[in-house]
Amino acid sequence: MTVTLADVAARAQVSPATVSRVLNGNYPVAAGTRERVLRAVDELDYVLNGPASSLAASASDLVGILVNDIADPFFGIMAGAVQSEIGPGGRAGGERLAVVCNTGGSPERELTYLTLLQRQRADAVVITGGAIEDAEHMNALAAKMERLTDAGTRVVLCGRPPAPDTGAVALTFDNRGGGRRLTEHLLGLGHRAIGYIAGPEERTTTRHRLEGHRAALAAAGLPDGETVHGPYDRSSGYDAALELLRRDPSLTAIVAANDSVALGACAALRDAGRRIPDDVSVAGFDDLPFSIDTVPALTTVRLPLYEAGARAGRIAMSREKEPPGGVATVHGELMVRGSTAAPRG
Amino acid sequence: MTVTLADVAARAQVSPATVSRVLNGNYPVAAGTRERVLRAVDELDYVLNGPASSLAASASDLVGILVNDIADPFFGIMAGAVQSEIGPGGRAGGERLAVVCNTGGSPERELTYLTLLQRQRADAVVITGGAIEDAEHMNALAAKMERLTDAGTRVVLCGRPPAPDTGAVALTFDNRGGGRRLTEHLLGLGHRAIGYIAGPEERTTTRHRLEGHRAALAAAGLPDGETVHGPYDRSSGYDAALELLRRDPSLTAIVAANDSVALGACAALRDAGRRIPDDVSVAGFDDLPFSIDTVPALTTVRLPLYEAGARAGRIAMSREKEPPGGVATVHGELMVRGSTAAPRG
DNA sequence: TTGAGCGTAGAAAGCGCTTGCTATGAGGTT
DNA sequence: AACCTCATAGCAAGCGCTTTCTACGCTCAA
Repeated sequence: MTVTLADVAARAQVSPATVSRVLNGNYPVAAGTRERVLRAVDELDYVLNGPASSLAASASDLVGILVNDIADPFFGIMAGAVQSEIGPGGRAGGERLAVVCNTGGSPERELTYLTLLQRQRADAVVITGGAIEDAEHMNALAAKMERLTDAGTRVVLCGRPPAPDTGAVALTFDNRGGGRRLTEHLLGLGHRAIGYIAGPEERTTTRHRLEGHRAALAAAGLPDGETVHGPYDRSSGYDAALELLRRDPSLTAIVAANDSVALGACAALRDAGRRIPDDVSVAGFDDLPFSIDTVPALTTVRLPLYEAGARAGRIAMSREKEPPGGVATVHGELMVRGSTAAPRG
Repeated sequence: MTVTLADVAARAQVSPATVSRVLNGNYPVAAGTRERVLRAVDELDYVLNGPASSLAASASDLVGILVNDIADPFFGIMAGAVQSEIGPGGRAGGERLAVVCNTGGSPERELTYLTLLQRQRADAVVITGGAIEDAEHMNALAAKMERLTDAGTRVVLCGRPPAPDTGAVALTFDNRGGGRRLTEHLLGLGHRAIGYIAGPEERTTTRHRLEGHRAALAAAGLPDGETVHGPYDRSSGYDAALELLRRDPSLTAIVAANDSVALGACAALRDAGRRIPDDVSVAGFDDLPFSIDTVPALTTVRLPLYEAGARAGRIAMSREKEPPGGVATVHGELMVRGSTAAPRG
C-alpha cells in the first residue's frame, strides 16, 4: 500500500541500507547509484516514514516553539522569527519541522506540550514569553526542562527569565529597565498622577514591568500609583482605564502593560471625553506594528522581538554560540511619540 | 539511560504488553494491575517514545495547522481556535500535538511543510488562508493533498476555496460577497471616486475581494477604479494610499484589502493632510481586534475567524460532520463605523 | 605478485512500541 | 465433577528505518 524504503531499494536494485544512505547523505555512495536511487524515489513518490526514522536514529527533526497566545502578534513575531531560522527555507537549509504550540498562558498546557515534544524526541524547544510565578509550576517546569536537556534537547527561553540549573539558555527581556525608562519619561514631562494597567498577576513580565515603573516613581520620591491588573488584551485595557479614572479622576497619565492594553485604554479615555495627550498621556510597551499608526501614535518601549526570536532560533540550532553563562539580556528602546506630552497647567 | 516500556513493565511486574494497554486504555486491564503500572510510570518518570509508538501503531497524534503569516492576527486567531479544539486542554481531551507551521506565504514552503507532516504521518492537517493561483503550484498542492487524504490524513481548508477531487473539506470565506457589500455601502453613501488597495496578486483572497468590489461598481454602472497591489501589511497600505492619491487626488474613498493595510492607508492620509472620513473614507476587511480602536473606528467586514477555525478543528477531529459536498461558505458581516461617511459636497 | 588501503555496498541486528493470538484461572453451568 | 466462559495477561511478530560490521573488488606500492 504505502511505499517503503524496501520498495525503493528493489526498484533501484540496491539494498535498503544504500537508499537510506542516499537519503541521509552521510555516507559515500557512488554517483551512479545515488542517481538510480533518487530516480526510484521520485518515480515511486516515496516519502520517508518519520516515526520509523526517528526511532531507528533516535533523533527527530522536530523543533517546538511554545507561545502564550498565538493570536497576539507579540508572540507571532517571535515565533515567525524562530521558524525563519529553523524551518524549511530557513538559513539552515535543513528540512526541519518547526512547529508552534499555543499554551494559551496555561501552566498545565505548557507542561503538556513540553511532554508531548519530549515524547516526540524533539531536537530543540524554544519557549517564548513570560513565565508563571507559581512555585509548584516553576518546579515542575524546571524539572521538565532539565529532563529535556538531559535527553539532548536544546531548550532556549526567549523573553523569559533564566531557569538556573536546567541547562536552558535564556534570552531575557529587560522589562524592568524598559518600564523604568518609560515612567522616567513621563515623570520628566511633569506627570505626577500616573495610573498603571498591569498584566495578569503571577507573570514575570507583568511583575518586572511594574517593578520598573515603581522603581522610577520611588527614585523620584513618589509613592506607588493606582494599579489595576488584567489580561494582556484591549478590552482589559478599556475596562482598567475606566476603573483608574474612577479611582482618580485627576490622573494625567496611564502606563499600560503592553500596546494592546494601551489601545483599549485610549478607546476608554476617548469614550470618557478625555483627549490624548492633552488631558491624559498614554504609554504602552512592545511597539507592535500597529502602535505607530494609532492616533496619536503610541509612546512605547520597542522590544526587538524579531531579532530576539531569530537569535533564539539560531542558538537552538547551535548555529550561534550561546551567551556566556547561558544568559543574555535583550534591551528595549524608548519610543517617544504623540500619545505622551506634558500635563496641562 | 532513558526509561522504556520494558523498564516500567519490569517494575510493575507485568509484561510490556500490559503496560502498553494501560497507557492506551483500549483493552481491559484489571484495576489493581493498572494501578501498579501507573505507579511505576510515575516513579520512573516514564515518557512514551512517540516515534516508536507511531511506528508500531502506524498512527500519530500530530495535527498540523498551516498559516501564511503567523505574525498576522488574522492567522493567529484561526490557528488558536483550531488548537483549542484539538490540542491539550481542548474539548477533545485527547493529548494531541496540535502544531502550527508558518509558510510565510511561500508555495514551496507550503508544500515542504505538507511533506514534513506527511512524513510524520500526521492525523490531520488544517490549511488556513488564501491560496496561490499558480497552475503548477495548484497541481502540486492538489496532488499532495490527495496523497494525504489517501493515507488517511484528514485535510481541512479554512478560508480557502475548495480543492475538488482531493478529499479535502473546505470552509470557504465569502470574500467576494463581503467585498461587494463593503463597496455597496460606500456607493450608497455617495462615493464615486473609490481607490482600491489590493493584496498580493495571485492570491485567491486578493482576487475575490477585488472581484466583489468591482462587481459592486459594475452593478452601479461604474468602471473599475484605481487599484494598487501590495503585501497584506500596514506599510504596503501606507505606500499604496499615497500612490492612489497621486493618481487621483480627488478620490473620496479608499477600500483596503484588509485591516492592517487600511491602518497604513489611514496613516498615509493623515500625513497627507486628509481627514478621515471628512475628506476620504477608508474601509478595511477582517475586523481584527484593533480595528474597533482605531481613530476613527474602522468600517470593515467582520469575518468569524475564531468560529471558522474552531469548526475546522472539529471537522479535522471528526467531531463535527463535514458539510454537504465537503464545502461550506462562511459569510462576513459589514461593520459600519466611523471611518466611512458621505463625501463632502 | 602479494598485500595493504580505499571506496562502496550488503547483511542483519536492533530502535521501543502495538496487537493478534494464545494461555491461564476463576467462576458459573449442567 | 467435568466443561465452558469470560476476563486478564503474556508471547512474539512485526512496524520501517538506521547503522555497525563485514565483504568485495580495485588500485597502488613494495
